Amino acid sequence: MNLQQSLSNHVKQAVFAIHNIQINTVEFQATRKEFEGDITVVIFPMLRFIKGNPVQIGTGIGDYLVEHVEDVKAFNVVKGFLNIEISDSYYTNFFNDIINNDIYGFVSPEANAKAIMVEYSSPNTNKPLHLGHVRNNLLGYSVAEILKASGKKVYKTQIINDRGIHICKSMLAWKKFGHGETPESTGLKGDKLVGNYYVKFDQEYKKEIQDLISRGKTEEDAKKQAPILIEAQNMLQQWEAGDEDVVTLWKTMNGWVYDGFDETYKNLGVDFDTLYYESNTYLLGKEFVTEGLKSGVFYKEDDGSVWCDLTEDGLDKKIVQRADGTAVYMTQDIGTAIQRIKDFPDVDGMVYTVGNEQDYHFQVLFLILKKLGFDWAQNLYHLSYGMVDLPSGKMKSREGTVVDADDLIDNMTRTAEEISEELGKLEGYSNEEKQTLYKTIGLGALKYYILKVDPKKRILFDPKESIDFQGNTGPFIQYTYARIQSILRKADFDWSESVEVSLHPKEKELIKQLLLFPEVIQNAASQHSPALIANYTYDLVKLYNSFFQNVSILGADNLNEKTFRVQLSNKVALTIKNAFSVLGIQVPERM
RNA sequence: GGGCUCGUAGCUCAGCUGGAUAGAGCACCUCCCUUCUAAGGAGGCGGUCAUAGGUUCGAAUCCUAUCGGGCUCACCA
Repeated sequence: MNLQQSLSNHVKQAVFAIHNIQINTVEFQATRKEFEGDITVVIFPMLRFIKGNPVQIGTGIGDYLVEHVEDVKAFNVVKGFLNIEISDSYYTNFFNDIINNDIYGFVSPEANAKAIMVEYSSPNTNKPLHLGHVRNNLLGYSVAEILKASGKKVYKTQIINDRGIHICKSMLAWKKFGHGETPESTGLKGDKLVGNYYVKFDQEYKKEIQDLISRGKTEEDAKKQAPILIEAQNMLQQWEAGDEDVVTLWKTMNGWVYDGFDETYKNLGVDFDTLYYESNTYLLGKEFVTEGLKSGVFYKEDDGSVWCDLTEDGLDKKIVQRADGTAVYMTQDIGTAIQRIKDFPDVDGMVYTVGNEQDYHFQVLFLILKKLGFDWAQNLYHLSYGMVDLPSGKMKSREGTVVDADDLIDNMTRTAEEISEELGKLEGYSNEEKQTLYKTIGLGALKYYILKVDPKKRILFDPKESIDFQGNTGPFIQYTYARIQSILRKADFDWSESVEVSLHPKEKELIKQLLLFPEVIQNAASQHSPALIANYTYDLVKLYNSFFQNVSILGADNLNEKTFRVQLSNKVALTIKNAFSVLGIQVPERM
């Protein structure tokens, strides 16, 4: 039982003993630092049950607590706030309890626990990953790791949009203009090569439109009649009909793209347990459309298209299958969801990491799945995130204002190198060690910058500011970790034994912060928010730095103090490491 | 127009289920490196929490309206 629960019971007992009244909840908060004390009981809510002056009530409860609870050392009452002072021994005992628990704050999953599937990334196979995908990947990966740390079993997955007209466009352009180029022959990453042909298609398409317009067509007609577009549409039909040549080319070019993506994922440090392809799941979706028609969840229009009427739920009508019988986006997502549960029977919930422009889509999808009667449909969560803006404005792929993921990673690494070189702290390092470190720092900066912001908010990504190594940044936290490692290397005495000390105020603050870690993990998991962990870690680091600067660690007055301070430093470092591991950020031993 | 969402310091962001005098970092100004990594620390400046009402002992937080930004209302994915 933690301190707050125990105090809560005692406060209830106190109220009962003094006023003969039962209360069921007690409100606590951390005492603000301008007041004496550690934990504050708010008296105001009790006034509904107890008539009287809040100060008197608070004083009564305080007296009772001091007398009956060992850990309560003293108290004071300010207005309606009862500030309780907790004895040092409570904190030192707590600290000694967790000192050998390297994963303090993490919960291991139970053997037969239900699993959650976390979907993220989900790219199209016609162009390389960009900054928007980076936010998606970092969020999805981190939320998956946070859920694991909170005691859930997790499967990471993505849905690959390998089907449709977009990939045919790249294929066609490659066929017409590619002269048989391959990633090997050009030295380009596969996704980049294919992406180039997607751009090439668009250029040719625009040319043809202009051409048609100059020959007297309206713009609307020209867009529909451009020969290259018609050719692409034919190709899509051939693909759906299983034409051997088209399917072979499709497989080859998708293969290039997957190789390219894998490289980016590896650099970004994200991974997947299982993959899904739209080309495999849309048929299952169609089966369930038929199913839903039978059960009356869907209905058929005169033209043969199938719809779901959600007007009673305050939404619109939504199409789930075209008049010609082909699948739409919604059909595929229905199929994919059902397929996943078939493949992984222990899954009873899913998290979809997809941008907020699809909020409505997921609202509808979840509702339809509920209507189809799946019980796991109660546990679906759309991890919706805001767009990534640049100082120059919105990212637009057609205008070339996107930030490419690989370029971004390279840039961050190089900037980390420049700054480190300038500071010149890395003497005696091999080149290889330096390169690894630059990447750790550069990626740490990028990841932290993106993850510290509440997912649902838009981010203004300023490349200059993101690589700032001061203040609330990844490198600042990494630096603190590295500095602690340096202390541990120099502490060449036995600091594994627990010791008795009286706490320095800075030490007490640090222990209080450490005490919060398990709660932060749980909150982050239930709110699907890495930002909570990022900001917690920053607070911890700030407290430590203040401690570091104001309290001598290795030069402490006696061995007990020295030992305790080294232990505390070690625990702070471990907590930083654990917190960063769920954010997917690495931590350097030296920097 | 309907729906959803965001609006907190000059800038980038915290502020958990309503609680005490709204917090950090950047930028600007003062100090602190013969002492464990100065990528640091101590302090100062900076706010009508978009606006107006309401709910209550108490509101940045909840409700309503208004203003402003974004997204969405496709037989695209």
